[in-house]
Amino acid sequence: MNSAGYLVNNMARLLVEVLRKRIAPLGIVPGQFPALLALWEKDGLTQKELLALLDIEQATLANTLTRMERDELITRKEHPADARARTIHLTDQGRSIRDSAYQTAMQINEEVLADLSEQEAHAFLDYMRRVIGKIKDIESP
Amino acid sequence: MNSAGYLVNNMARLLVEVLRKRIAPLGIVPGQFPALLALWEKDGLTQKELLALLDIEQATLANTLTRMERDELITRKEHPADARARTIHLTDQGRSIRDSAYQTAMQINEEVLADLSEQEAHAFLDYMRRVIGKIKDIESP
DNA sequence: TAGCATTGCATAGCTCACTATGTAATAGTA
DNA sequence: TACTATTACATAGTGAGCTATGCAATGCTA
Repeated sequence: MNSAGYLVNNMARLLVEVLRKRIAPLGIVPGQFPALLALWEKDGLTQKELLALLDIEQATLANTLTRMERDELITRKEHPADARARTIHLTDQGRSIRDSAYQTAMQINEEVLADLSEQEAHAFLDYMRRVIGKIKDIESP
Repeated sequence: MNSAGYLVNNMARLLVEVLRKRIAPLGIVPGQFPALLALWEKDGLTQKELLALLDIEQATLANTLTRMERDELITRKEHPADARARTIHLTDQGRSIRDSAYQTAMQINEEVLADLSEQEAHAFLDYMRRVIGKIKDIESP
C-alpha cells in the first residue's frame, strides 16, 4: 500500500472529497469545476471548444454539462451558424459563485501543501507534471 | 490548470487507465486490485476484516466484492460462527493471476517514475504521504 | 448535385467512488 | 427473558470517469 499508484489514487480521492464538502454550499460539485473555470474565463463556447480546454472525454463533458444545466449553472443555446453545435452560457447563478469558488479552491491547495516547504511544494508540483508527461507518452508511441 | 488539486486528479485518472489496460488481459479491473492484494496475503477474511485493510467505504467494498464474485475471482461462504458475516475466498482463477498482477503493477510504478531520479522519486512518495496525512487531518479535529 | 465522409453532440452501459438507509443477526441490559 | 442497541452486510441513488455507438447536420467530391 505504498506504491506510487496507490498513493496517487488515495490522495486524489481524499482531495476530491474535501473539495466536494467545501463547494457544496455553492451548489456545485467537483466535476463541474474545470468547466466552470473555463467558462468564467470565456463564456459562450461550444462544447467542442470547451472540450479542447479540458482533459476529459467528450462524453464525460456532455454528461457534466447536462447536470450543470439541470442545476441551473448554464444554459445551452443553438449555435447561430451550425445546427449541430450549441453554445454554452453561464447563468447568473453560475457567474455569481465565481469568486467564492476560486477562493475555496486556492484555500484547499494552500492547506494541503501547508506541511511542505515552499521548495518542497514547488518540487512536488514539478514531479507531478513530469509524471503526467511520462504517463501520457507511455501509451502513445 | 496547474493547481495541486488539478494535477493530482489528472495524474490519478491517467494512471488508473494505464493500469486498466495492462491488467485487462488478466480479467480484472483497477478497483479489484486492493482487495486482491489483501486476499493474496490472507485468504478467508470477512468483509469487515478486509475493509480494515483498505481505504475505501464499506458500501464500495461490498459492491466491488459482488463484481469480483460475478467475475469468478472470489466466492463467499457463510461464516461458521456469525450468520451475519461471510468469509471471502479466492477462486483458483483469482489465485492464479497473482504473480502477473503484481508484476504489472510494479512495472507501471517503475515506468511512470522513470523520469525522476532515485532521490526525486523518493521525495515524491514522501511528499504524497505527507499531503495525504495533511488532508486526513484537515477534516477531522 | 447526389452521395459519402466527417463532425458535433447525445446516449447507453460500464466501473468505482461516495452517502444514506435497510435488514438481518448478535450482543447487551433492565 | 424481552427489548433495545449494535454489528455485518446489502441496496439505492448520485457523481464522474471511460468506451462504444447513434444521429443529424455539415462538408467534400466525383
